[in-house]
Amino acid sequence: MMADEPVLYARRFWPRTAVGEIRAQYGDLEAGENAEGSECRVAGRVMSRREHGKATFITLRDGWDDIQLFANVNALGDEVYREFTRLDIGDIVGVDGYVFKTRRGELSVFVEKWVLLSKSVRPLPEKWHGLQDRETRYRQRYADLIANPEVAAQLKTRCAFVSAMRRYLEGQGFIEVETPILQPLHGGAIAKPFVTHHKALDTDLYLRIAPELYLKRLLVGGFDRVFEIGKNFRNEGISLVHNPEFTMMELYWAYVDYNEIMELVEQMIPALAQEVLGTTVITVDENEIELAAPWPRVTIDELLRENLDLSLAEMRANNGAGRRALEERRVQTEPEDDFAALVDRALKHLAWPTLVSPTFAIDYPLELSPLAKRHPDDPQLVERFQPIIAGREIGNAFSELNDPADQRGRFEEQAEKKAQGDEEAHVVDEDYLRALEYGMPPAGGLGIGIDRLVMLFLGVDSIRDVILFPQLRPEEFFR
RNA sequence: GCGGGCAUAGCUUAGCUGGUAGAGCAGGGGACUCUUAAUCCCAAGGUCGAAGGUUCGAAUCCUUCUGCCCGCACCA
Repeated sequence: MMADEPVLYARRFWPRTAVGEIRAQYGDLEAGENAEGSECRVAGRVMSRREHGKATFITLRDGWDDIQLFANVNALGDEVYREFTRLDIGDIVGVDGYVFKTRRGELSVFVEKWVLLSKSVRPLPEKWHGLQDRETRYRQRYADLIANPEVAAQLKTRCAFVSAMRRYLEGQGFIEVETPILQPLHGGAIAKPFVTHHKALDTDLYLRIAPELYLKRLLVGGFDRVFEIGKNFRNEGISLVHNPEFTMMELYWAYVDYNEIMELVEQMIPALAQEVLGTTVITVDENEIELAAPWPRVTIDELLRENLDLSLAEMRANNGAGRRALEERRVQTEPEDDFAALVDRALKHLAWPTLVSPTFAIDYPLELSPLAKRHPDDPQLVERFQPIIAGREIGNAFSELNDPADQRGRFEEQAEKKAQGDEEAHVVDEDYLRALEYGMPPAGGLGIGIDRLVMLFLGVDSIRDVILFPQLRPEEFFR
């Protein structure tokens, strides 16, 4: 390299002072005042530049904190000052200087020395309107994060939320584990899986649709409070509320049933809101919603009676009556809908919209829940609940089925459905049954869709706004 | 998967019933030593998403394709 060739990409600039610290330390400086002993080095991205001949202002962004740089020809000399004015918006620079406040009261760093740390050779989106184009925002999230600080703030809140949940659960004695994402059978949920192939084993593997069956194997193995926060993968449509990979928290707690899980949920959710948002009141669709416990419990049977004028037993006994009741309320049904599908439609389209404040919908029909324990009062029901907030399901939980014979029967019913062409039905997992045969302690389990809960907390409509890199069709140059 | 909408410069956009594209910011040159959407002057930047078609003439009308957005279906 030639000796006088400018360095466009430097190696290090350390130690440095975070702009946040400078703001905290010198925020209350008087306008026009220089801070004594405030020699510092700051670094960040040039966001804007205001040049006034022999003096220049630059807005520097260090992470998510902005600070103004002031440079003039007196301090730097003609040559160095001239180079400084040639900085482009987007460049990353390091500065040595001291802190002062301008006559207009803007906290600033007076530039005594500066160095280019990284050259930006591609123009940044416009400063005033930011980056608006949705496609560019999602495809080039890096540019979105620079141009739209409020987007960065939202995504950061998501990170804070996950972190808070992890700490909360650890505080309750739960151990975080990691279970296979590549699974030889896809279980724990009803969904279409992604399939891949392992060359050395010469076998197809599925990306997990849920970690459930592995976590319950851990219950058998003696982990009596476990959780996992991780990605699930479902090969289904993409929408405002669906991304092919999404983040779930699942936990399993031995020696309790769904009652204790409900208590955990109604305590944890407001606690997380308090920590991350600073309040237990969220605003969704212009409704103010108080998250604090207690949350009312209402049975599926009651919900159907209220919204469909049919009991669960009546719907089970008479498919046609359920179908008619739905159609009368302008809920579309499909000819192949069985009892389970009709109940599901009634809940989604009629019952949930009435549940704005947090509510536990409890006691589901057996047919919807092949992994849940039967209800002691009614063998046609299972001890299952879903927490509903603002009409949205934010999780799913039940007393875990630990009777291997019952579980085998339920798997076989699912296998029957599969044989009849239902490609999403559950498969028989012989290893899981073997684990249950060793004896699984009674336990409650819970799954919470992190993305959707964060959407609720932030009051955003699109799942893409809470996922750093949402799935899109690949760009030309990838295909 | 089906239906509707959108696609103009790096970014944000104007362009009406068809007459051959205009601006702001960014970038280039110049002036200016406390500005903060700095200001002022100058110059440059567009195969109007792609391919066909209609027309003397298409950013504009039609067809197909691609991508995104929004509904619906499936699902969390």
